[in-house]
Amino acid sequence: MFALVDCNNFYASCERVFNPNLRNQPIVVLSNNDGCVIARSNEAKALGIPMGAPAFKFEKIFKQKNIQVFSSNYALYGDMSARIMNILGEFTPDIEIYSIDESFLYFKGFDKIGLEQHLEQMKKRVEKSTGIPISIGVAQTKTLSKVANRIAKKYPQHTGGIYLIKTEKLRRKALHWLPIKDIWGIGRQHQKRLEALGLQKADAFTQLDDAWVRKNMSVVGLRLKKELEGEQTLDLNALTDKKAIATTRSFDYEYEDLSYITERVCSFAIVCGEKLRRQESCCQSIYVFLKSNRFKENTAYHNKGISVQLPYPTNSSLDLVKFAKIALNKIYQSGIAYKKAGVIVSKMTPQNAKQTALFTEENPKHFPLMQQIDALNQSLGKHTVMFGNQDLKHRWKMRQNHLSQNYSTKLTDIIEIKAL
DNA sequence: TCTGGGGTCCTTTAGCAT
DNA sequence: TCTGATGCTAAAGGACCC
Repeated sequence: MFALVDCNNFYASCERVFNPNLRNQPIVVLSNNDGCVIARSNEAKALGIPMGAPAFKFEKIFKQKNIQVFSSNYALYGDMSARIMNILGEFTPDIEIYSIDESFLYFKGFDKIGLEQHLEQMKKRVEKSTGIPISIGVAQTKTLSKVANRIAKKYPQHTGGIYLIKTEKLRRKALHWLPIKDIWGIGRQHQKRLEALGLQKADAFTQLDDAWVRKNMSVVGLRLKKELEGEQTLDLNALTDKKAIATTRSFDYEYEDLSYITERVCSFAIVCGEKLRRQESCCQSIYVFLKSNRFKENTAYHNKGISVQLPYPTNSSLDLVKFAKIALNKIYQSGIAYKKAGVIVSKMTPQNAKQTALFTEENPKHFPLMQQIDALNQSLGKHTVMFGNQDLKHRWKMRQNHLSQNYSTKLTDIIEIKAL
């Protein structure tokens, strides 16, 4: 049986763990740059704050309804996530960490009663050790476990946060209940298509003709259908290295200035290098893009990107900067107000199995240099060693007006408990 | 003023070689 | 040498996820 474990309102719950005053309070957490709402507590959902709401349009409502607002604090969320995943790993060796707040687990050899008790213990353990509430859905396939999880979360009083689709009858009941748009793998485009055919619930989707689904929704759609029917087509995915690594950001304002944009793009390339070295990969392709503000009416939307093939696989930040600059200069146009830029590296090879081309210009000194820089930055703090292309004064800024402390990863931010 | 960031997989298409 | 059929690969774009 597959179990899907999902943390409830994860980011909002993390903020709450270290700040008990927030219990039962409406909370929202904002994206980078304090752009839009990416997490909401149940109370905030009840007040009608939609997912993805642009923060600037909701500021009044936040104040009026006394909603607590937080900038995203990824150091905190990442650390809490690691703790939770570690605990889950104690309950089964077969675990796929699917996202920062979700894991698929596989349980074999349990009878159904035994499994339910096991899961109850697991839920208690996580909640006691971390303070983060979770929901668990269990079924024959990953897709059905997603459905079960939804039921667990939607009816907590009834399910206690754990729901098993353990019989054929329950499977049918669940699919009859689940709206098409809430099926895992059905996004906006497919939703439109299916609803245009008059379908409303998941069971109607499973009654479609296989050939139609294959033709209109590709093999992905067909696999989905099988999974909902109880036939397993998806496996637990082993932990793998990333096949692409991206570092992209929106700017606080719009910029035309090439020197500013160059600095940002170089910094993104450097961060891509750090991420590559962390997973011990080299890349052989780098893609740089620039975008203008896509929400601005009356102005043409610019969105240009170009990929550059590297002459040899590398994870040296110096190399990446060099090629990122070449790419940037090919796409940059003066007179355009840019709002966002990014660097994406791909075509990975393992660092240790690197095949050196005959006529490379690769500098053998880069590797030990990068190792030293990474070590210094790790032990002494992120910005200890920076590169000449970077803005050493850190003049660029991200809006983060509501940042909480790094309660669990920074000694100076640890919470104090005061006697009254 | 102010609308995120980081991924995966699949299909289509263009270019190239046979 | 030209042409069409076939097959491969890479890039681009579209769908999805959190």
